Amino acid sequence: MTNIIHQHTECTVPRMCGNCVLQLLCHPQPGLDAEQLADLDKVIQETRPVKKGQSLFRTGERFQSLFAVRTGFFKTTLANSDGRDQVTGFFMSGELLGLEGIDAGQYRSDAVALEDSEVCELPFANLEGIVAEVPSMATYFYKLMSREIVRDQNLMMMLGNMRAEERLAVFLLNLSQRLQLRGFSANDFILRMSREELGSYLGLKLETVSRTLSRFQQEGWLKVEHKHIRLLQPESLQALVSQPAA
Amino acid sequence: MTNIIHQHTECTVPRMCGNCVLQLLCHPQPGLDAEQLADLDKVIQETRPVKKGQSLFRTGERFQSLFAVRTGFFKTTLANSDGRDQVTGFFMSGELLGLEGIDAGQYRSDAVALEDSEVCELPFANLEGIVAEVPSMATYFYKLMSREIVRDQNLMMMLGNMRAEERLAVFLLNLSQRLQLRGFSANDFILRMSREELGSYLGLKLETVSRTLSRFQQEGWLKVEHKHIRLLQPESLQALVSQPAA
DNA sequence: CGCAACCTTGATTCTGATCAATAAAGGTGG
DNA sequence: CCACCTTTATTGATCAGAATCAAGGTTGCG
Repeated sequence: MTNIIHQHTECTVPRMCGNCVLQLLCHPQPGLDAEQLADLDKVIQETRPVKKGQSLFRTGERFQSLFAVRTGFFKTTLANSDGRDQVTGFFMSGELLGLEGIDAGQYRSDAVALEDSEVCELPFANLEGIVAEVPSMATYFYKLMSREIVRDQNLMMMLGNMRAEERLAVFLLNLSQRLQLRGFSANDFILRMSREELGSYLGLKLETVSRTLSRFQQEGWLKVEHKHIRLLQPESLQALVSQPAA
Repeated sequence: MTNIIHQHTECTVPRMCGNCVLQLLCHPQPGLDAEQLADLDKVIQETRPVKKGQSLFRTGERFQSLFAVRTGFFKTTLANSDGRDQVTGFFMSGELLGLEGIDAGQYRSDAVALEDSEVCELPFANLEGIVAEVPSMATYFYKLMSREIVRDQNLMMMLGNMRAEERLAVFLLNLSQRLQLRGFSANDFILRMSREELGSYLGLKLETVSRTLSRFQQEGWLKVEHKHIRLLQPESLQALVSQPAA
């Protein structure tokens, strides 16, 4: 990956940045004066590669930066006192990692790459500088954080109220939509996580995930070939979700 | 409640503000100059009473303000597409409501008072003004929002991994601690919510909540008299939580 | 090629949900 | 203040969904 692609002075926005939540920082909109632009230019550091299986940060490490996924796929996991841990999210291109670290000044979860990936690093200290120069940026970040809160609360709803089939359907449809937004096929994709990781995220055991996928396949709603999923009747999955406890 | 109590120029901080997350706004610390103080003074609007059962905001209403609970007790509930809804949080004095509304400009949950309450209103537009004057305030708010993310993720862990007994134990210990921080008894308190609301929050049915409380009582760990709870052996509850799936 | 990790499927168990009945509490209006 | 009614809580019996235990198969990596 050459530097050219990430130079902020380029007029065009690189393709993988099209969905990035930090786009406004990396590729500022017209309307800012030269001085402000110069400040923005300093916000994002060099991009950084993360190999599959490596962690971007770990619980307890000092919080210094937020990270936007540039390419690849990550999971975050939260460990509790007795050693159990849970996947709290899957993150793909353009999504932001590390927000939980701001409060305590330490990351509160582990972020692990599920395939070879690249991230853009946003040192948090730079953000404070930017906000002093361009106060509207503060609101931009409040919105990003608010969106993460909404995401988490929807997940709580899923974990608290839904049955295994519904959880999996919600997950597949959500993943499908996010892939589509990034220009990938909505109905034909590769799961980047294991059944166990997926189960952990959904509050299910891996056997239940496997069985439920098989059941969906039997219904003819999708085709499972290991990690390769093809949605044949996404509307049937949608119906499952919308129905009041079928 | 007279205005005197809330005047920002008072040297002493009112008692119920002692734990408030907005304390820094209402009762600024030394080190700010006169102009900055004047700005802060405009941030918090008049306090506002909310009667038991009334809602502070509802899903879909235009987001304009954050609210800090001044006195009383609130729940927030999230409704999903098929009509089921879930309690996403309980909020007591000093805690902040409405953060999920920032992103979309609409509240995404309902906030309902579970007893006669008072809130301090923080119009979000004022916050943007403050940040322009005192940039360090932006970080202060990032931390508040980050704390909410951490809270939600811990809840996800509970909903995804814990058994009914553990969930209830975690809840009781957490409530106990928050009450103690506010100067109330840690081991003798009144539940403000019904068994159903508590169950919804914990991802359980009301019968399960009732049964589990009865079981705790049989063990001698606590005493239940309707909504009046006395913790007799909080350490036993703690042990239940810390143990790897007893 | 061989081993380890991952996935599928079956049998059984267990936790919590559901259905049901009763009791107790709290609010309302006379 | 009391009687009534509605809401809320407790407890029991049964059921269902997912966990657990177990075995066998597949993949892919070293």
